[in-house]
Amino acid sequence: MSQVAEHAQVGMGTIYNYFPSKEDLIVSLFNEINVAMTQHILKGYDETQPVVVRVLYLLNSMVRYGLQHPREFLLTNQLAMVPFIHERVKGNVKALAVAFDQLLSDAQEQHLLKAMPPAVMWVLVAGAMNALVEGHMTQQIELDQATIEQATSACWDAIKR
Amino acid sequence: MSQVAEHAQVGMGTIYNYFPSKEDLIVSLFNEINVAMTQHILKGYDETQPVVVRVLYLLNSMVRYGLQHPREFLLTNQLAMVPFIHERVKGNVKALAVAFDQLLSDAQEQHLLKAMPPAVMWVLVAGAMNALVEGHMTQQIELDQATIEQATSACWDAIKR
Amino acid sequence: MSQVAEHAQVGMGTIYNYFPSKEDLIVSLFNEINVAMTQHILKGYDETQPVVVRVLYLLNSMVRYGLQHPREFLLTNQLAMVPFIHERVKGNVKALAVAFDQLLSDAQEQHLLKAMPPAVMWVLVAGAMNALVEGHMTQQIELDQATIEQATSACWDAIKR
Amino acid sequence: MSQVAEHAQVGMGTIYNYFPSKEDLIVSLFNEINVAMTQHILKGYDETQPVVVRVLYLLNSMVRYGLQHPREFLLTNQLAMVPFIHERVKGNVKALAVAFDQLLSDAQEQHLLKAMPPAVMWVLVAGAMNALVEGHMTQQIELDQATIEQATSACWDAIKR
DNA sequence: GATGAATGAGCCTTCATTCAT
DNA sequence: CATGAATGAAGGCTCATTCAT
Repeated sequence: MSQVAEHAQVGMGTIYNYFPSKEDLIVSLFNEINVAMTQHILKGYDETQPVVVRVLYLLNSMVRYGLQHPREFLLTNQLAMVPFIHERVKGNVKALAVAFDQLLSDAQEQHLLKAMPPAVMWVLVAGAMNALVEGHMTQQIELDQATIEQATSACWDAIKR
Repeated sequence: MSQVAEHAQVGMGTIYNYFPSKEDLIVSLFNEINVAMTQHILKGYDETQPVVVRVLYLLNSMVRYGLQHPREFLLTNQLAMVPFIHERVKGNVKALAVAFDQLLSDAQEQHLLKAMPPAVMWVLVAGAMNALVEGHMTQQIELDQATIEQATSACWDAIKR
Repeated sequence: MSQVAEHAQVGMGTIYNYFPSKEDLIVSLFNEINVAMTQHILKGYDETQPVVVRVLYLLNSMVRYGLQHPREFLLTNQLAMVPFIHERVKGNVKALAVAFDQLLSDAQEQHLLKAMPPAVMWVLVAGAMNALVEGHMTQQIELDQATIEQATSACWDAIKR
Repeated sequence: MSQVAEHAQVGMGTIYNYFPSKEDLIVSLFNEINVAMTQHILKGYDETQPVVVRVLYLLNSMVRYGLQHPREFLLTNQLAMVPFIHERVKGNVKALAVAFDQLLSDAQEQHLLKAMPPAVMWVLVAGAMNALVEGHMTQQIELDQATIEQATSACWDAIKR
């Protein structure tokens, strides 16, 4: 906390005027990052486009966000696995998941997708995209634009009928 | 460490007769779990089977391991993102990744897969499977046998030509 | 450290706001005592007096300091033999030794002293004076004013031509 | 204690068959070294020689012991200042001091020495000799044979009438 | 509302001592 | 008698939190 205060050019006690505890600070940070990430990913998203285009666009956006904001990306991914985050975040960060669910549900009604719960499809492709970025960060794989497009395309193949 | 000692019904100092430090204890635990996990997943794996069967078998095994050993699954996933683990584990836990890479390379030579680096394909499907189990644990999705098979099958669709 | 904090009527952590580590605390204490001791011993020292008077004055002062500040005396003597003190104190505590060396060098030029390195003479008389105080503290000898004067006079006989 | 056992090629518990505690071990070691040191110093000591010769002989022996057995020398000097040693050593290590006291008392009866308590004289010269060796060990002074003889001679001047 | 020195529970680690074999 | 794995009190140090200014 002292390092946070120092970085913020603020007295230690001031933090506690805005956040009751370190945990609350972290939860707020987590939410803030998720909101920003969602906005970033949905920017330029055109609902009038065909389903394929929209899915590929979102997946691409997710990867690009991870590459452009590595700190935020790693932080949210790590925090997402910490128990007290689950208990306190409720449903306000799932905006992206909800948007995707909606998109997938629509697509499914048009018989473009497999007969799988949309939530499962979202989990699969989101997990694949996250792993892609992590693999790049830990130097396990090279991630150029061509590879990204191959990967997102593969994800589409995974869920398309 | 005191909680570990208490849980092990052992004096605090006894731990230090077997592990030089807390970090060494954790690295050892991490390696032990990974060895056991790899053995569990490769059990019953038949290299004489067709590629599709083998891929689906491994993916299924991965998911089942996660479901049957939630604590180990969560622990390794969390530890895998901690810096000092990366620095000290080197390459001994990648047995599974290597096996998969080999399988995918073979399959690729038979023109069964997309023209994508095997490492990327591994990252994608492993990430998807991990996310599947995590989604189940965080109650985001229901994960019955049918869903698992749909998911693994979708992964195959993602990488197959 | 907890005992130090308790004695200082202060929380444990407070100490670490002023000293980075236990070792730093001890080095600081050592230096502080040495500065105070040097001031105490040099108080009233008159450089215009004849050499004999000055030498006897300093030796007397050293003994009196030891008798009046037994804790500080014992502590510095013990600490002076601890390795990490040597490595970190450098030359700032040798003010007294330097002053004495200067005095002895001057006296030597006047052919009042033996042809011995001043450093050796300083070591001899300082060692004798320290042993005198220690002998008193460990009850090996009685140390009244008469004995002190006999002892300092004997030291002068040791080094005078 | 484990290092002591290892160095002695003995099991840890074995030590406790011979010494009830670490403190007892140290006290025994202290006594043993002092006995050996006394023997070493008194070796070749000829009571039939004149007082001057005997005194100079003993002082020289003390210095040579320190130079030849630096570890033992430093250990006893350090231990001599630790409280629990004082309380437990009683009078058995003062053999050397007693011998010297006797010599000095004899000499005093012959009016060769100053009218000072023999114990005080012993403390002075022993302290000076110890400091001489310590000064050599801490590199404060150079200690060749000539310097040693100058120093012992100076000590004699300090106590002789 | 801002500050940051003070706080002390809790952490990892050591090591003299014990005791079952 | 010898052994050495087991023990746990004690040590130095950290850091989230408080509160007097």
